[in-house]
Amino acid sequence: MSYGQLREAGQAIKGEPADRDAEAAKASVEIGLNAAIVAVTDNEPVALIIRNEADSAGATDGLPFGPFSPLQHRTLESGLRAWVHRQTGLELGYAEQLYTFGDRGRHAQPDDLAPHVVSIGYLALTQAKPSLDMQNGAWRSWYHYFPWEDWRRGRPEILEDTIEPRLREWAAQRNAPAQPISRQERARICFGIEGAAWDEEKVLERYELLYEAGLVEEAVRDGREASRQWGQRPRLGVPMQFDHRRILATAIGRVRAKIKYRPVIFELMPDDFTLFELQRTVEAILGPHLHKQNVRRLVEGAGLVEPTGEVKMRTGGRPAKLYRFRREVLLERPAPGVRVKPGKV
Amino acid sequence: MSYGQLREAGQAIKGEPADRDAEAAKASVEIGLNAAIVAVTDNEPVALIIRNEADSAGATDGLPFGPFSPLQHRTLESGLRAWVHRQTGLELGYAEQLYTFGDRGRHAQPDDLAPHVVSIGYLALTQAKPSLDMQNGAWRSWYHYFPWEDWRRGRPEILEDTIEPRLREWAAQRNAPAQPISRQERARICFGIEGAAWDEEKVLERYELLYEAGLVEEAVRDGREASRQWGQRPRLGVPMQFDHRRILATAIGRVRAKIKYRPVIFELMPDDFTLFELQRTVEAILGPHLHKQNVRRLVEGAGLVEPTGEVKMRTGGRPAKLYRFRREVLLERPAPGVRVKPGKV
DNA sequence: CCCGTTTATGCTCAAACTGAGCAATATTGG
DNA sequence: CCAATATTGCTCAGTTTGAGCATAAACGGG
Repeated sequence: MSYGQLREAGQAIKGEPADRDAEAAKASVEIGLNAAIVAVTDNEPVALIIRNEADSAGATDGLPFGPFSPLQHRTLESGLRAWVHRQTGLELGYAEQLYTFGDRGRHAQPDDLAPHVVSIGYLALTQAKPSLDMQNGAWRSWYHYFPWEDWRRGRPEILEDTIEPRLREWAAQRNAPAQPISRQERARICFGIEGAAWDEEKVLERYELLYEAGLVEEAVRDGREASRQWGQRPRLGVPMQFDHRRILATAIGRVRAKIKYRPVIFELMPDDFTLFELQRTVEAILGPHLHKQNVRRLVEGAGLVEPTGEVKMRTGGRPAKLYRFRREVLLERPAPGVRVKPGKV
Repeated sequence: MSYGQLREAGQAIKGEPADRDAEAAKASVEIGLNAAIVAVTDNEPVALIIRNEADSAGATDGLPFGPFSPLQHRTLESGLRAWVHRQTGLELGYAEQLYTFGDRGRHAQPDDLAPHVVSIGYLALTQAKPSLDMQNGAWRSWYHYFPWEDWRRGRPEILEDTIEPRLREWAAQRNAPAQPISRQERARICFGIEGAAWDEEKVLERYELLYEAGLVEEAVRDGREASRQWGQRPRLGVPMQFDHRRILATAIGRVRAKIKYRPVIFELMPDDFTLFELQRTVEAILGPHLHKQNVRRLVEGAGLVEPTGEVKMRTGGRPAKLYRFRREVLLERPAPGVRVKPGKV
């Protein structure tokens, strides 16, 4: 029994003619594969960005992407790897699927006859090889696109200066009482206002709230109603083409969550590293500073690393032992990760 | 700038003709929306199953599903809800996206000209309303499809009796040394053989290993090479149509992981419940028995529930206080969940 | 060559959390 | 009224966590 037959069978249940839906199902759907490729260079978390100069409104940043062609690519992931390689010259290592976005009107389309695009977002982790020939690709700090996510030097000022007052206005506007949870409450939870805790993993929730409030350029571009009510054009963070900033937000949230329970942080590290370098990498991703001695205890205690026997001189102080990732942990523990929590310097 | 234009621009980078790929991209792709709808009745975790009698090889079980029609459905999720409602009469409450499966050859297709189907799997949680008019849908225990996942009465015998010996044979076969990790090691980690810990969340990994080893019927049906080497046709668990068992496996793994850090367990509970009923529901999902007094301490201590003031009589012993879910926790804590760990009875 | 500075590394300790068991309480069914 | 059965409250040792103090090993300037 084929898929098509079964589809019609499913419709026949309700006794409706199968034709209408069969027709609708044939409406053209394209699948876009998008890669958020993340690395850390000089304690800066970066993503691989494609600059599209040809845009009429000036250059637009975007992620490497391309359509999925089932005839060419055996799997979604192999299709993604092919596109990334073609556009950036990069051979991906670790990659995982993030989310599939399919909302209509999410990114502007000239007309409804254009093929509807469903975007499958992927997260890839790699070491930033700065010497790489990347055509029009470049590594760019992800805090460029999400300045409010950068807590490495304490609470970012943009929150108090811009985001909080704007969100207060938005919450005060027409607070639809039908909503299960008020605009104000949502803003409080997402952005840690009024004593609520800042959850570094809620990157997507924060971006989507700003989108909904019309405070990011993509909302204006997509013609959201909310955004028309603002006199001044908002520009929180650098915008990206299509729904790429949304995908990048998903990627950041996922990395931040995942390093806590899977040893993916080592995908971002060179083979040999000092424990402090490891800590700085984690801090670059998560934001807050960690307690150095406890990081050491946790990482060593969990058997995640082993000393290489070498030391790194010229650290500015006592030489630091070099370590390498113990791949065997994957065979020993069900969910090893860098279970670190923020603490005093 | 439209998607199509940009696609061609991307290809132009390498100076290749855009036509070939543009053609390939037009190869028909259909998006299937699949719902793993989970509930717990009488301490049995169940999924909503559609029986397809019309199949030539006898009845086949499947999940509710249908194609995504962008012209009819504003979002993927609304499309899913529409299909589920049509096929089962059920109005979904909580739903979240699981994963998008797109492998070619994953489910049998008559020929390569048939549209390639990309399946987007969703997880939905609900209370099982047994009185529901569900046409040809029915609630069925998920352990029916995954007997090796049922640890409620200790380690299931099927592991020792069938799975372990079969996997040993498979591992011994031709152990491609090129693999980054040996078949034996993979089997050990996935199935907790030789003292390795059983990780209840690795449901998908286990199913995929059995598929790869040709030990589930879907592997035979899809014409996997590995499975042809077995004289006897394996039948571990009840098979499902297409890649639905894979989606259900993903769903089970996700629920098991998620109840530990998000209060989704309450989607499965009635409004009022006793703490022991809550515990039994968690146990039904996770498998192992929990320490009753500690569950109480954790759940109450985390502020997840509040007493209604009522009690439930006829428990077989002392009456039990009734509780309700405190929705406010969502506003208070970043990641509340039932952080329970297995323990002695 | 010595000494202050800087970073790495080792160790301690109180507070909080966990796993597990004991005990008392409140119904139900004889 | 008693035995059986659950619920509920409490204790306690072992472990984990957050945080600080102390020592070790390099570097650079005088």
